[in-house]
Amino acid sequence: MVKQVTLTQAWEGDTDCLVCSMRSSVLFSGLTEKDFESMHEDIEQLTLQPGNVLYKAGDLGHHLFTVRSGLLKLVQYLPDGTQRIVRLVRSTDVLGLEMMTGELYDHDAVVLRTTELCRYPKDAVSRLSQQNPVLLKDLMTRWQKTLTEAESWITKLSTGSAKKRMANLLLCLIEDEDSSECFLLSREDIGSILNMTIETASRTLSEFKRTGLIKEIRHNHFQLDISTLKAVVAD
Amino acid sequence: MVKQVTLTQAWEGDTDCLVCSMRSSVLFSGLTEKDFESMHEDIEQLTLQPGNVLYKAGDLGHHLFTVRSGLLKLVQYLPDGTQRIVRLVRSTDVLGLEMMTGELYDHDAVVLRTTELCRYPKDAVSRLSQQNPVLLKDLMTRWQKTLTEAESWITKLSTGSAKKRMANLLLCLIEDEDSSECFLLSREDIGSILNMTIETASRTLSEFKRTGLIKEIRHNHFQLDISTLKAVVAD
DNA sequence: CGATGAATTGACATGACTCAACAACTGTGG
DNA sequence: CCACAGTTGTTGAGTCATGTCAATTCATCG
Repeated sequence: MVKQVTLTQAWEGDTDCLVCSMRSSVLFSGLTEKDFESMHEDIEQLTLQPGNVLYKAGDLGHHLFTVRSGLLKLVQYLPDGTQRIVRLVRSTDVLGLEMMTGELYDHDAVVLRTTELCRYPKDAVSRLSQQNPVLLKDLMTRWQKTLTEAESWITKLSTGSAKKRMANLLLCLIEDEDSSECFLLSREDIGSILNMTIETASRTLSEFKRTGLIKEIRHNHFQLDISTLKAVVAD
Repeated sequence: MVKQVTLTQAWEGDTDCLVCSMRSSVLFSGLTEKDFESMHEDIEQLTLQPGNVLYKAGDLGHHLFTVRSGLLKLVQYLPDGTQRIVRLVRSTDVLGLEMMTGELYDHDAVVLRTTELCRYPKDAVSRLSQQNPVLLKDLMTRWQKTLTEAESWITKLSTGSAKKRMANLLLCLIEDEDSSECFLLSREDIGSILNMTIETASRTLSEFKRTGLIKEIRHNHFQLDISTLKAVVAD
């Protein structure tokens, strides 16, 4: 069960967007210096801790966010009360894009690992996007990317046997392209991503450990045998 | 197995967009009459038959489409060769939106029922969207809607027992808001939507028939007991 | 330490898959 | 119109994967 912490109003203004190391990879790479001047006083940043809830499904919202570092889950609830994680949001991802076309957030956004966020008023983004075609294109690309990933979530994490889904998840969780290491989530979150019980998640991981597909370097930190995992997926 | 029919170049020009009965519900409701004049000679329409393939994943494309009537499936392939249907596209839906930000189609688009389409050159849409903020907003809304539906596909059609997923699919397939009737797809397509074998699909439907959840009016045409189906989902 | 919650493991039940037989429907040619 | 073949859908029996419930170990933190 996730603790729900009410957010203290701890957003900090005075961000220095022009020197942000993420500018090139984040949504606003197309902004001119002038654009930034007009906007950057509206931008605030914040650090959140695991368990914190950024917003809840149905909340009225006026901001979208970019993730500078960390990890969040987006959760939706089923008619029978169970929860399903429909997206993971990581460094350079955008969050709350639904604010550009609506008023209410679609998910619970819950922090899984210490997370640094930037927050943008939707009106400012909306205004700028109508002036700046590059930002506009970025927004569209962002939407399309999110959609493609949602479909990949369907094919990779919701299709096939428990073993295949788990192998796909492990491959998705690799932080660093070059490396082959990843941190795992709680068994409960894994279950809620892969549509399986925590026992099946645990058993599947144990089997992967036994057969050498993964090696536990530190607690919940694994080294993956990538090529063999890919073989499991393609089998 | 789906027959793959090469499309004859049968697109018809000379569409009459201004009087199109779908204008208000389709993507281009925000266009002025002047916009339409500049564009409507680029718009073509076509009718396709079940089994026809509109485009394939990886195809280079220059058009997006709106569906006037009918039904298509969007299919993706898994590393192990199995196929999964990730979206159904129906009347008033837009198809090939990925052309606005890329060059290649993301899916196989296969016709399930006789389908009438309109086809728009992506360059024309791109140009118009930069001049007309209403169209722009429509495009964004469309993306967001597609994304929301993809996530609903995850929660409703990829989560829970075979029975629940099937009940959700039936509720999704109702054509007409007021009515409680729906046409079913082939067992193979159902399996490829719900991640189950055709045998399980068939058995689940048989059980629904036996217990009165659905009644077969005509071949593959069913009357649904909506409230009981919803109870199955929420159980 | 001891207390708490998370993860693992075992035994068992059950849901879903596999393989196989058969039935229903479709289209073709005689 | 019928006979036939090919396809699609249904049903049954047995197996395997996953869920359920319970007991135990492990990790974390006061």
